[in-house]
Amino acid sequence: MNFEVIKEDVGSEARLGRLETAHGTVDTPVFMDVGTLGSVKALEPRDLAELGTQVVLGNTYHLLLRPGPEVIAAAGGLHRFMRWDGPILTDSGGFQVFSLARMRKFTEEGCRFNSHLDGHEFFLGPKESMAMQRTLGSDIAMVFDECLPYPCDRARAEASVARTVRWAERCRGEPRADGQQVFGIVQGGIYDDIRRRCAEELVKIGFDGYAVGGVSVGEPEEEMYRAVEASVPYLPKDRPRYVMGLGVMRQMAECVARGVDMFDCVIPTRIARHGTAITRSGNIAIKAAKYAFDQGPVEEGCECYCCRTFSRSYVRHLLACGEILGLRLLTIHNVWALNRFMADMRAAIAAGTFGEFRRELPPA
RNA sequence: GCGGGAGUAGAUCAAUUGGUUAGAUCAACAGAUUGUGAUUCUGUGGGUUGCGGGUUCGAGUCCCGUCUCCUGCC
Repeated sequence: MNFEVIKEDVGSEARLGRLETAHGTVDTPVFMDVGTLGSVKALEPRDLAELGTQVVLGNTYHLLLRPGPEVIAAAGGLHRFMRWDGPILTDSGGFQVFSLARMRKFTEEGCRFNSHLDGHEFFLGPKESMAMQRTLGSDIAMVFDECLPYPCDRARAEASVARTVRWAERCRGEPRADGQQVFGIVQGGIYDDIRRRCAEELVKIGFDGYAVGGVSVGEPEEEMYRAVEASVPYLPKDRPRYVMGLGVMRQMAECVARGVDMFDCVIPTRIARHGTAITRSGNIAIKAAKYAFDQGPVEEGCECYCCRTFSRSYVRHLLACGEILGLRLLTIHNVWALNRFMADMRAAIAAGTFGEFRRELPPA
């Protein structure tokens, strides 16, 4: 078994878990940092270790376009290429084909699309995605799926999900790297019964873990929770569950309460580069004029390197000038803030106080 | 002292033979961002067109005076 549930919350579906991978053990619930191109933007592997990051994401689509499988293979896989010894999860490219590629054409075999970089034509399907993820050598590979837009009519959702399930089955049968796990992805848009059926079909195929995909694509927040509620209960309790693309504290806590164990999101690193700091009491735009003379840390009480060392005034100055150190310092803070948040959530579940933890979170 | 040139938003510059509410780009400020977009997107504020007169239905534009800066000459 790759996954062990250590403790279950009594007042919710939250659970404390431990996920074994070929590159180490992951404590769940966990937030995973997105490192699309083989780098968590602005951070080095040693930073990630210090910040408490457990898993780094890589991306099949992006790494296929650049630098390409040959370069990764020559390095001996993504771990060695980027010098990160910890667990790596690779996204299949399904979402990127949906969100980035131009001129895409779907067939039963996959998707032909043009690179968003230079228009060069590529083809990605279950076979190609798994081959690339094998080359990357990730600890966890995701199946190649089709991410539905929002809104999406029922007929299209049904047809798409049927194909996503067929693709999942093909992915399951493809060769993989040593010790590589494969996670299935539940789709179905906002249609509860389609999601349920998708989950059940995936469970029949049997995966090492299961993800809920196709959320936070523009639907209202309530719909997102409904999508999770329509998926998670039909997934095995002894397998890790992963909601893809979520990284807002309250949303993650709400999903944990619904039985989710893993998350990833570009939010903490992206908004850091745009000048916003994540704090327990909400996001703050450090670039704001009101912080120009503020000698306090980005977040009061935070123990990250940025907050221990620098003032809001200085970080604001760096961001205002476009100094890359500003991006880096805020990224350090935001990554730390989310890792700390998840650690606190795990501690709360362990202590049986998750209910209070959840209630004390700010509403927005 | 004399000649020439230039004064328009915080900055750099536009504005048809004089013609609607003087624009653009940076900067500033605010917001956005959910399986990645640092150098991105959206929005907002900002002007006694150096100052004072004059001509005209109408002046950033033409005329007179004046101030400042640049430049050349003595």
